Amino acid sequence: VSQRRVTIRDVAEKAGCSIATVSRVLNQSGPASTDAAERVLAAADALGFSFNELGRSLQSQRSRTLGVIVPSLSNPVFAAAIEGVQAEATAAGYQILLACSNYDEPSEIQAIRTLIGKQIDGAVLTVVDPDDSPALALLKAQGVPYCLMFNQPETPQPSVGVDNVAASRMAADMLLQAGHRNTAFLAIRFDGSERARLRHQGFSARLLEAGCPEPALLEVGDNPQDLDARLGALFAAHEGITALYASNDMLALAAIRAVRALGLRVPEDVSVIGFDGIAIAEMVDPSLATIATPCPEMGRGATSQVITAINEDRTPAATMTALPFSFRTGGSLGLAGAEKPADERAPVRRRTHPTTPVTKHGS
Amino acid sequence: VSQRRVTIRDVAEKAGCSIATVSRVLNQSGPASTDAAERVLAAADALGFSFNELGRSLQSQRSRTLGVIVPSLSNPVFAAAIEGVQAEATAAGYQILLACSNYDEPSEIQAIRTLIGKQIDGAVLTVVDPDDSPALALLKAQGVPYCLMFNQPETPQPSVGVDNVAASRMAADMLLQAGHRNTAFLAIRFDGSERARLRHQGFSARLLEAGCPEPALLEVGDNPQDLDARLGALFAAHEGITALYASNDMLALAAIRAVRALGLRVPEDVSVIGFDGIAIAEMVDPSLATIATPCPEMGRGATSQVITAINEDRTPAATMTALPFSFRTGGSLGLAGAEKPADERAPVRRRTHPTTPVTKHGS
DNA sequence: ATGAAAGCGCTAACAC
DNA sequence: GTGTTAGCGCTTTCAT
Repeated sequence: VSQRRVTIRDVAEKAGCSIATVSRVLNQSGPASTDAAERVLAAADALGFSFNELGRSLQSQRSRTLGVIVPSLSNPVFAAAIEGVQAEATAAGYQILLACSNYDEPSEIQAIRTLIGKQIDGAVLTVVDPDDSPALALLKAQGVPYCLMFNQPETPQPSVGVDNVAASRMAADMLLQAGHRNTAFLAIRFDGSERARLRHQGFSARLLEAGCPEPALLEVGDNPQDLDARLGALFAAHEGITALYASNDMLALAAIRAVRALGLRVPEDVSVIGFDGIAIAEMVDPSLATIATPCPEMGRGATSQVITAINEDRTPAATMTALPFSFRTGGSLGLAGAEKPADERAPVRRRTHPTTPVTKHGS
Repeated sequence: VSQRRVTIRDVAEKAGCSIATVSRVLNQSGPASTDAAERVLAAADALGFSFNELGRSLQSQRSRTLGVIVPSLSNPVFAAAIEGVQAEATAAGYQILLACSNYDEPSEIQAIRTLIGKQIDGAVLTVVDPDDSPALALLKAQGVPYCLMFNQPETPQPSVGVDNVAASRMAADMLLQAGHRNTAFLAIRFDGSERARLRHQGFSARLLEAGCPEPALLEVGDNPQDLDARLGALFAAHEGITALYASNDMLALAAIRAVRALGLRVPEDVSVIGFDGIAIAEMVDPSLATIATPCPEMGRGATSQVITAINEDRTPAATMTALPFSFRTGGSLGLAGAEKPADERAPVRRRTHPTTPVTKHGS
C-alpha cells in the first residue's frame, strides 16, 4: 500500500543536480541559475514533491508547531478560543497539536510531555492550577515559550484572560440593581478552576459590601447529572433566594433547566446570570444574561504572544493581559419579586468595560 | 533563554555507555546488563531526559500523529466528534494535529498539504465534497490511511456516519404523525455539505410519498445574520407552513429564535425539528426535537479504523459504517394546528433505529 | 552485552 | 552557481 514518499533526493536526480541546489531553489535560500531553477521546479512538480517537515524541523530545530491544551471541548468557550488560536497560528504558518486535559492534572502533565517530545515551538493552554502547575514547570524547564488562556494566575505568568473578580462584581451589581439580595453561586469544582473561585470571590465581595447575605454556594462536577436535586436542596436550605449566578454559561443553562424542573419560573421566581457569553446563550429562551467575554480573542492574543516570543527568541512577558468584558442582559434576569423580566419594565442598561486592555497581575 | 535540550548522547555520556545501549534500555528493545540498565535509567532520570520524537519519527518513518480536519469548531457536533477522536487516539498513543477548513475547499487542501508534510500516519476528517475531493486525492496519492466522519459519500470511501436519508425520512414521519403536511426545510449551503443535501432528499421523498407538498426550501450560510427576514419571506411565500426541519441543531435553534421574532410561537404555530442531537438541544426551552446521532462515536470509530489500518499497514475498507440514530422528541414538536405541544397530549413515541451498525455505500 | 556506524530527509557551511 | 559534507536525534544492523 504505502509507496515510498518522494524526497529531495529524487527531485535532485530527476533535475540532474545536487540536493543542495534543490533545497536552495525550493526554499529560495541561495543562488541558482535560471536554468537549474527551472529544472528543479519542473522535477518537483512532476514528482509531486513536498518537503518532509520532520527532517526539516530536526535540522532547523523548529517544528512550526504549537501545542494547545484545553480542559474540554464540550464547553463552547474552549472551542471558540481554539478557533482564535487556529486563525492566528495558521496565519503565521504554524500548525497546532491539540490535547484535552479533562480538568485532570495527570492528563495535563502527560499531554505536555508528549507535546514537548514532539518539539513544539510554543504552547497555548488553559491549566488546572496556574499557580502550581507541573505542566508549566516542564515548559519552563525546557525553555518552551507559552501563554495561558482564561487562566488568571496570582503569580506573574504570561496569560490572556479577563479580570474575573471585576467581572463578577459587575454581575453582582446588575443583580443588586434589579433588587436581588438573596443569591446563590453555582460553580464547577473550585479545585479544577481558579476562574470559578475568583468569580465567586468577586461576586461575594460585592454582595457583602452591599450588606447582602453571603451567596449560597453550590459546587458541582463538570457535567452534573443530579443538578435538579442539589439545587432543590440548596433552595430548601436557603429561603428566599431570588437569583443565581453561575460560573459559566453551560452551567447557567443547566441551572435554568433545573430551576424549571423544580417548578420555579425564570426569571419571575429566580433570575439567572451566566459567564462567558457563548453564542448559544443568545439563542435560547429566555436569552441568558451573562458576562460576555471575547473568547476567540483570548486564543488569538495568547497565540500571538507566543509566536512573537518565538520569533524574538525569548519568553513572553510574565504578565496577565486582561481583555475587556461586558454585561449582556437577557430574559433570564428579572427584577426581584416581580412577575415580569426586568428588561420588559425598566431595561437594565448594558454596561461595557473600558475597551483598553489593562495589564495587571493576579487578582 | 533556550537551553539546549538533553539528548540521548548526554544520557549515554553520563551513564558511561554508548547511545545504542541507552536506546535499547529506554525502549526495552534489546539486551542490556542489569548494571548498564540501572545506570542509564539513573542518568536519564537525573537529566530529565525525554526522547525527541522528531528524530525518532524520522528514523522510524512513523510519527504517531493523526491529522484531523473539521469544517468548523463553532458547531458543537464537530467538537464532540473531536473528543471522540482524542480519546481513541490518546489511548492508542497518537497525538492529533488539528485544522479547520471553514467549509472551504482551498483551505482544506492547504491544511492537508501541511499535515502530509508533517508526516501524519493517518487522517480523520470531514470534507466539503467527499465524492470529488482534492484533499482525499492527495491522501490517496501519498498512501496515507484516512477515514471520513459525518460524510456520506456516494462513491465507496472509508467513512463513519449516519444514514442521513433514512434519518430524515424518520423526521418526516414524526412530523406526519403529528399531522403536519406543509413544511419547510432549512439548510446550510448544499454545496458545502452533502449531508444537508441528503437530509433534504430523504425528508422530501417521504413527504411526497405521503402526498404532501414538497417542503419549502431555504438555503443559508454557515452563520446566517438575516435569518429572521429570510424565514419571514419564506413563510410569506408559502402559506400554511406548520413545521420546519433544519439540517442541523444550531440552525434549528436559530430558526426557533427567528420564528419567534416573526411573532409566531413554537410549537403552537410552527414545530421545529433539528439534526445532530447536541447537548444544548436538551437544555433549552422548549427542548429541541431532533435526530440524535452519536458524534463522539463517529470520531472514535473513524479513528479506530485508521489506527487499525496503520497497524496492519493497509488502507481502511472503502465502506461507509452507518451508526445508529434515534429520534429524540422535544417541546419544539407539536401537533399541527394544536395549541399544545404534541408530547403534552399524546406523546410522540421515541423510536430508535436498529442498533446494529449497517454497512452500506452511498445514499 | 555492547559499541561503531549507517542513514531517516533535510539545511547550511564550505569548497570549488 | 553548484556540489560535497557534516550533522540535527534517533534506531538498528552488524561486529565484537
